[in-house]
Amino acid sequence: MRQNQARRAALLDAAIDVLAREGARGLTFRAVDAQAEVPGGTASNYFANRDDLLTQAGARIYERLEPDAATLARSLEGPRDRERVTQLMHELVDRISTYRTGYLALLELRLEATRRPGLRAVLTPRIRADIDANVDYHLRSGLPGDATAVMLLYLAMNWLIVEQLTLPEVFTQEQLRDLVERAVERLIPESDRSGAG
Amino acid sequence: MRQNQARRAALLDAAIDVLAREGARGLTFRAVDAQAEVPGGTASNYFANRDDLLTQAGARIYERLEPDAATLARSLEGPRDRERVTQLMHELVDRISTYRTGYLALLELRLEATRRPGLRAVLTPRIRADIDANVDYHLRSGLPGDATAVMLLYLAMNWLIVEQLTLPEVFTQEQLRDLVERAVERLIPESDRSGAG
DNA sequence: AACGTAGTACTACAATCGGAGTGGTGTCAA
DNA sequence: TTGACACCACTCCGATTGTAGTACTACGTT
Repeated sequence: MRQNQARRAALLDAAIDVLAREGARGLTFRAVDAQAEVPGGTASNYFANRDDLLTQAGARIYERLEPDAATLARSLEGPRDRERVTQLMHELVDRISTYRTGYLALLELRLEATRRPGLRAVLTPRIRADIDANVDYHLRSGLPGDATAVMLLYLAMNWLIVEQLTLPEVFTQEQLRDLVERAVERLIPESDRSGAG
Repeated sequence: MRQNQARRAALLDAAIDVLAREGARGLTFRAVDAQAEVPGGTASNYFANRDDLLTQAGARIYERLEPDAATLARSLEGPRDRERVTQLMHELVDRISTYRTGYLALLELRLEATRRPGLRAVLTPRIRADIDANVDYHLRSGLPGDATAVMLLYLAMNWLIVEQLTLPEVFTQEQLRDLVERAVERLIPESDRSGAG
């Protein structure tokens, strides 16, 4: 078992790309080798088996999605009104095209988690922490909308993303933007005069 | 190419089960044969190739999900108030456990559609028609809530279902019910005194 | 400066496995 | 008798895995 951490990370990044492109079942050692452009057999030397690879990839995805938290920090800079929420939601949805492989890989992993308890055990706390962080962040930032509103926005935006990722022709770009705006319109109060600090 | 339609349908049903259990990539002729409990090689005789099988399975899923439309017809029987909407949403979410394989197979197909234009072409109009039917149905039934509200409910409920199907431990049953109720609470007006008729 | 060692990159190989497709035979019904 | 189909068995093929063996690099020692 090789110990080169940089190479291991590169292999995991390659694995995430493979996941998005080929699906969970297409994630083979060889495919990872090819994607990472390393000699065949390398992935075999770094991961004990497929389960090991899947699980580590599941953990790795979040390491790469967390930098969005830095972007999220920027969200504090603007005003704290409903329009700002709309803008943030637009940015979230737009981010799909940038991180497309990440989102798709995560979906693949979710489905694979159906069959792999070990993977499920890794993903469940991560997702829950992500949700909690989102809600906490929103509330503490002073943006309008309570925890319930944030949760419902989270649900709606997530499916919107799935729809866009998997069957982009179901909604036009206009419908997409419209749905985002109406979601905020309906779920977030016009301004937060009561709880703002 | 065999013509026995009953057997073909049985093979497609088996294919849907395989999809849910093994994922899109695990859908092989042999696996379908095994699931359908027919001799090996049978599926080969009924479908030209994997693409053919996938596409037909994608179409077949909707044949089996449509009977829900019959169930949906029953939804007209109750009162036309917000509480009724809540009840219908609960029923929708509860239906997951009954049709689990169907929902999972559909998710797998969505991801596979990412890679197969032919499958995408089959799924896109189906999904769109399904959404439109839902909205139309809701509006014509006289239940409270406009098209936007129905759409947003649709988005939120769909992701709730994904969450429950793939990582059931993220939300407890109570949280799940709570989210359904709050979604209706926030998105559907308390009663529809204006547009009913 | 020469040497030894450890860890790793790389190559190549051998074995395995799963799956696809097809030809042949028996059966049933028209 | 003929045609379609169920069933069975067999062969060919490609992909994948795991590993053995070799070369390289860095580092520490003398």
